[in-house]
This record gives sequence, structure tokens and C-alpha cells, in this order.
Amino acid sequence: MALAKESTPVSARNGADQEAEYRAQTRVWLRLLACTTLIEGELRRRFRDEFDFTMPRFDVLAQLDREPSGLVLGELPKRLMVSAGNLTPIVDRLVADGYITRTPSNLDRRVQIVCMTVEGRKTFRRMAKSHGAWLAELLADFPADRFDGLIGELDELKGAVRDALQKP
Amino acid sequence: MALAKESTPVSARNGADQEAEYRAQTRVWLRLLACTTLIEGELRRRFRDEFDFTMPRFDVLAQLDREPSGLVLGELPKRLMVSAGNLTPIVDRLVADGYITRTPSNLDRRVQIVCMTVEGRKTFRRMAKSHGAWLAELLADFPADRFDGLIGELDELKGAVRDALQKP
DNA sequence: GCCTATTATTTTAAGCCTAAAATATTTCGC
DNA sequence: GCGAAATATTTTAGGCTTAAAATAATAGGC
Repeated sequence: MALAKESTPVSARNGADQEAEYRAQTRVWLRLLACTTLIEGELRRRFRDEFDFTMPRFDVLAQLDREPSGLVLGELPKRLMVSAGNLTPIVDRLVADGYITRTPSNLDRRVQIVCMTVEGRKTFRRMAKSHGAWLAELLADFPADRFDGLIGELDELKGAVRDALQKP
Repeated sequence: MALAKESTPVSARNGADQEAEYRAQTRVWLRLLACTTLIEGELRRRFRDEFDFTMPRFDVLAQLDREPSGLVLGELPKRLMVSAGNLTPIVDRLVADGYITRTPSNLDRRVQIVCMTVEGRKTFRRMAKSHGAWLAELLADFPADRFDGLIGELDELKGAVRDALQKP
């Protein structure tokens, strides 16, 4: 089993092995979920308390910060891995608050371009700095020399899941 | 730096090191979030399509499945790491659907005991089986011999974050 | 040039989630 | 026993999320 990796068909294994792998997979998933929930909850709380802001709003600004000339609105749901309908009210409010602009394209009137304002960029940078510090605080007790290893594992996990989703 | 771990105070490091660690921490967080979002989204989709069910509802049943004699209602928010108010409508619906019962305690009329019904237990077991198979499918391409290592890292990460949250 | 399919976006319906306020009950100091 | 603090739960207000339907505009076949 130790060398079998994913190439061994499930049907070729005995029951005990399969059971053990099921348990390991479930444990990975539960740990992953617990870590994410824990960190996400704390970040959300701080965004709210410190800046009266939400993470989804911050995520939109983070995408636009990297695009000085703005972004086609339809690009946001893809990059943020959320549904398009979801973004409509979030973008609405960011526009109303003056952090971003939304202008229809002249070439294709279905398309809109969203772009950060000067005010938005300033606010974002201030929040991003705190965001980094919060993360540093939350992860301070994890050995720094093992970050890279963990990043590698998570990258591989992400790739494996993506591949599995691609297949059908 | 390689041996410094978390014991080196941030103030004692040079700027480049600190920058590098910030980036590593951010990468860990983004990978963690991406993996969780990816898996969670797919599981949610399948619960919906296959069973017309949601993950929060499944999570409640999963807790009750381990407690043959039921659980004090107030225990659920703690175990599931969600707010109490959140559970009220979820439990309401599970009761309405006949999967669980909710009975006031005779000793303390503030307290309620929730308990899975026979029907609920049957439904849960059927869904849990699929849940395990879905997870196995999604994680099939990740080397089986590295699950334990990843579980260990995630456990440590979770512990580190918990400790950091404890401090103030 | 018209009609259909496609694409971009918004709307709708339903459910999840939190924080904070409200309600109901119990416990405990006195 | 009485009243204040504590505890269990629900309600409320606000925001996020999805899937599916609706709207609007463009592109392409004929």
C-alpha cells in the first residue's frame, strides 16, 4: 500500500485498506475545513471590527489592485470563484461607497469595466497591511521553516482536486 | 532564519526576511482557502443534486449520529463552530422533515434535547456513504502515502492558530 | 437584413451566517 | 424568599451565496 499511490484501483484493495484510506481522506478534509473556518472567522471579525468591511469586498478590491486599468466585470466571478449574481450587490455597494467605478464599454454595451478609485486604492492598501499583520499573528506559532513544505502539499492537493473535477 | 522558528521577535529581523515570511503566510492562507472552497463547493453541489440536502444539515446529523441518546441543543453550536442563532432554523427544518426530535428537558426548561429519529439515522447513513465516496473521488489523485503527513501539518497549524487566538 | 444562438449581467428565491437584542428560565447571594 | 447575574434559546437586521430565470445586447448563418 505504501507505494500504491492513486494508481491502485479501489476494487483491487482489501476492505481494511480501503477503510483506512477513507478515514485518512475524511480526516484531511475535516482538518482543512477546521483550519480555514478558524482563520476565516477571525479575519472576518477583524475586518468588521477594525474597518467595518467584509472579506468579499476586500477580495474584490484585491483583484482590482493588481489591474491599474481596471477589469472586465465578468472576470471577477472567475477569479474569485463565486457566482456572477453574487457579485452584483457587492460591486453595487463598492461603487456607492466610492471605492470603485463601473463604466459600460463603448464597444460592447453588455460589458462593464470596473476600476478602483484613488480613494479605493488608499483604503485597500491600509486594510491589506493589517490583513498581512493579522495573518502573521495567527500563524506566528507555526514553524516558519515548514511553510514552504505545507504550501507545496496544498498546491498538490489543489491540483489533484482540480484534476478530479475535470475528469467527468 | 532557517532555525529561527517562531521564537525570533519580528522586530529583531531585517526587512527582507519579514517580507518573505509575510508572503509565505499569505500563500499558505490562500492555498488553504482555495482547497477548502474547491472541495466544499463540489460537496455542496452533490448534496444538493443527489439528496436535495445541504452541508450544514448534514453536519448536524453527523454530530447526532455519534450520540445515540441525543445531545443538548446548546452543544451543537460549540461542536460545529457556528453561532447559536444560526442553528435555530436549521434544526427547525430537520424537525419538520422528521429527521430529528427536539424535546424540552424536564429538569431545566431552558434546555432542549435533540435526537435523531430512526428515519433520520437511515437517511444520514445513506448520505454519509456517498459523502465518503465523493471525498475519495476528489482526493484520489493525491498520493495516499502523504495523507498522514498532511494531516499532521494541518493539526499543528490548527493548534498554532488556536493558541494565537487564545493569547489576548 | 432577419432570426437564432451566445454572451454579459441582473433579478429572484431560498438558505446560510453573524452579531446583537430579546425572552425565558434558573441559580445564587443575601 | 427576593432580586440580580447567568444561561439557553430565539429573533432581528444585515450581508453572503448559489442556481435558475430574466433581460439586454451582440454575432453569425442564411
